[in-house]
Amino acid sequence: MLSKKTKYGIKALTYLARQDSRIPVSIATISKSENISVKFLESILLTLKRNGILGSKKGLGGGYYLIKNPKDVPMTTVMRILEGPIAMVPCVSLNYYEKCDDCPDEDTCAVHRLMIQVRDNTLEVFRNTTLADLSK
Amino acid sequence: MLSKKTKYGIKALTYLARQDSRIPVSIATISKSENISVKFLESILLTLKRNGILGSKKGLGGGYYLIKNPKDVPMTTVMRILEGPIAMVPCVSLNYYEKCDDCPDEDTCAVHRLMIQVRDNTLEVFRNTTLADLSK
DNA sequence: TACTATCCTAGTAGTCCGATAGGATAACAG
DNA sequence: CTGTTATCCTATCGGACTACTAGGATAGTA
Repeated sequence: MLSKKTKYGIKALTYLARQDSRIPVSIATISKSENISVKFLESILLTLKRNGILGSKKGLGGGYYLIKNPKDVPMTTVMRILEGPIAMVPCVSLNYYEKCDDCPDEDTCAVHRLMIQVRDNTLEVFRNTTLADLSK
Repeated sequence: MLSKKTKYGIKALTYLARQDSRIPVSIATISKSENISVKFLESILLTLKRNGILGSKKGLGGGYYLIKNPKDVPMTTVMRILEGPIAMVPCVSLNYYEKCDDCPDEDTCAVHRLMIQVRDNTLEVFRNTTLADLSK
C-alpha cells in the first residue's frame, strides 16, 4: 500500500512542476488545490526540502519551489525519500539490503527470486518516469 | 512491504509443491523446514485451505496438501488471498477498486497514472509465475 | 480410549500511519 | 522597531494493523 505521505508528496510535487519554477508557492495554496491537510502537508514538504528536492522561502510571498528541473527528478528519488525501500522485501532491496533471519539460502528462496522480478519491473517504471512526465 | 504472512505462505506452498502432491504434510514438518512459528503457520495454511488452494487431512498422518497442479496456481491468486490488493492504491485496483475522496479527476491525477503502470508490470510478473516456477 | 493433527475464536504487545498542537525562527512591510 | 506572514521543528496521540500466542473443539487413526 502506498502511504498517504507519498501520495500527497507526489501530488504536491506535480503541482509545483506545473508552475513556473523558482516562484515560491505557499503550503496553504497547495493544500487547498490538492485537498491535503495543511499540517500534514507541511511535514511532507519539509522532508522533501531536507532531501534536496525543494527549496523554500520564508515570510510574505514565501513558500516552496522545485530546485531541479522536473525532467531531472526521477520517481525513484521521490519514492525512496517518502516511501522508503522500493523492494517489497529487505533481502532484495538495493539501497536498504538486509538478510532474512529465517532464510538459510537466498538463491534457493522462492520469495527472493519472485520479489527480485517485481523489484526490477517496478524500478524500471520509477526510473523512466520523471516529475515532468507526471505534470503533463 | 510484503507481510510475513504472505512470505511464509509462499514458502509453505513451494515446500508442498516440491513434495509428491496429495500426500499430506503436517504443519510441524513445514514449520521446522522453513523456520516458521507453528501457530502462525497454522492460521496461514487454514486461510489457504479456505480459499481452495490447499486440502487437509486430520488425525495421524494428516496435514496439508496442494489441491491443484502447481503449474495451475499463478502468484496472482496467492497474493490476492494472503496480501490483498496487488495495486498500491485502491483507485487503480482491479479487484478492490475504490475511489479516492481527495482526488476530483482520476485521468489527470499523477499518482493514478503512475500507479497504473506499476500495477500492470507487477501483475505481469505474478501472472506469469506459478508455484511450479518457484519450486524449481 | 488414547493419540494425533487440524480447526476455530480471541486476545495482545508492539509498531506504524495520519494527523494535530503549539511554539520558534526568519523574512518582509510599514 | 513592530506586526504580519510563512516556514521550521518537536512532541504527541488515537486508531489500525501486524505478527504472534492461548486454549480449547473437532475429527480422524491405532
